Amino acid sequence: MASQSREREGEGTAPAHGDRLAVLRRCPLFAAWPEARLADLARIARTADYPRGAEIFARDPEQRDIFVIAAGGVEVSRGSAAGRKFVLSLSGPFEVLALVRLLDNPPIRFAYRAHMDTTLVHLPVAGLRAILDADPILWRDIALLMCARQGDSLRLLNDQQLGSLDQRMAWTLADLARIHGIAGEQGIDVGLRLPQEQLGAMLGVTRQSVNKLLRGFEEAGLIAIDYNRITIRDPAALDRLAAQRD
Amino acid sequence: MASQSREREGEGTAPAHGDRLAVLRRCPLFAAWPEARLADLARIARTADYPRGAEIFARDPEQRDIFVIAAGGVEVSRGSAAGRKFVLSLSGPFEVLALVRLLDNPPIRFAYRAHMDTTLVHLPVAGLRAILDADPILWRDIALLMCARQGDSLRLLNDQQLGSLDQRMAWTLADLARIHGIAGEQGIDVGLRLPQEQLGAMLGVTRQSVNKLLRGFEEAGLIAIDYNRITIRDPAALDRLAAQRD
DNA sequence: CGCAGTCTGTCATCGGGCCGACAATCTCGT
DNA sequence: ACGAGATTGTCGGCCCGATGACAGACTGCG
Repeated sequence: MASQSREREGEGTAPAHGDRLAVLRRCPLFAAWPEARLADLARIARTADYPRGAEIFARDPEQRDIFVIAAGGVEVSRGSAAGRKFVLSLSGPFEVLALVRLLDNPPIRFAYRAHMDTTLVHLPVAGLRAILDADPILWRDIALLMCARQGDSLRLLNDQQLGSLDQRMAWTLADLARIHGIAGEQGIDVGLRLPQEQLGAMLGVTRQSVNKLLRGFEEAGLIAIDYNRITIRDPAALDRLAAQRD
Repeated sequence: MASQSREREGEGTAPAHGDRLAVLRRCPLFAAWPEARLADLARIARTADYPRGAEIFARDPEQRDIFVIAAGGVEVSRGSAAGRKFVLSLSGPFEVLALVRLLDNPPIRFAYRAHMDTTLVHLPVAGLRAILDADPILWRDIALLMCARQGDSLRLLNDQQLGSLDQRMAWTLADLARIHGIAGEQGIDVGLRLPQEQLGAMLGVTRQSVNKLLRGFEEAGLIAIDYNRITIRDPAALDRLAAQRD
């Protein structure tokens, strides 16, 4: 059961118009947009803080917002009646999420949870669509981004079907490191509290299998494990393993 | 190995400008576009025929075309080095495929094969982009379509992870029937030559498993099997089984 | 009409990953 | 600093689906 953590939504510490603008500017999606449009976005945007573990749309799952991660991280997942969980991704700062909510009725609804203390910039769909329709060439950027996302999903699907477990693990770790990682002395630190259970939910296997697999990686010198934390010791070898896709 | 069937690309039987226009008009994606834009599309479009089994981009995998199925069916798949194959979908008439090729470098490249004798309308990406940029509100339709496609992929991914094999089978059959099915006296005929091997490649299991599963469905009265052909006897029950998703 | 090639039906065996269980270890709030 | 709760490490038994093999059925081409 999701702990009903108290979430403090509304104005953050000092989320002035300018702060929101700064966040939007750092999103790849909006980076090339004209200044005036960014200002429009910032005008309709609302900032909200979520403590670790909070559901993003807890108040109203129907809420038609897309959002940008200003700081923190968001877990995109879906639960099953049988109590199992599928984690689609762990997204990091400046990623734009929930874009499928541009649709009136998305085919499937994922849950968004703050994976650590997180600040989001919400963009109500209605307002966003108005801005896009007023300067419709901007729709192009949305379209191309969705193409890229679709490509990512298809690759994931392909890996699930054809890849071995080691490969998927290697790929997943490399991916997480790319998003959240911090390069350090000993290698790249996957900058997350990453319970093996959660890794399992990303790979579609149980905690126990993840444990054995991870232990194998450690013995092979690919990674170092410090309780919750994983450091990638040999990124090249990991990539080589992951790239044996196809 | 795919039989190197001789493919007759170029002008089809009588693919006049008007024919191409008629096909485009029946695509949900283009249905609402203004007449003049459809004419523009028809002008850059090229029709090509492919015999059953032919690779669509055999001559040049880099070819930057998206295409519409005018008649027939296309298998979207990806092979693995180990000789296994993952079939993403079996698409039917008036579906627009390969939209990810709008990107300069798509993250993953699937293979497209004519699953039966097929006629396609090709739209070169360069020309399409020119048309879209000239009337950029059309990009909106592309963006929303990609959102929908993304939703479909995510649902598939979710089912792969959380669904039982029966559920995925039921879902897949219902889906195929929706695209290719012909309602008949005895139920809905899934209008395809559907080797169990291919079904397996969609579900990520072997031929043998598919066989047992299908046989179980038949005993339960859900479907009837006539060698290659499957007829859905009890669509409601099948949907009920498939809907136990989540 | 007959034959080559494809597809189905079925079995025995094998193995990877699941399940349930339990002790040890780590974290965090108070 | 301490205790509750979360996370890890590990084991044995079990089951589903993979594998390999083979006979029989069907189709389509010549």
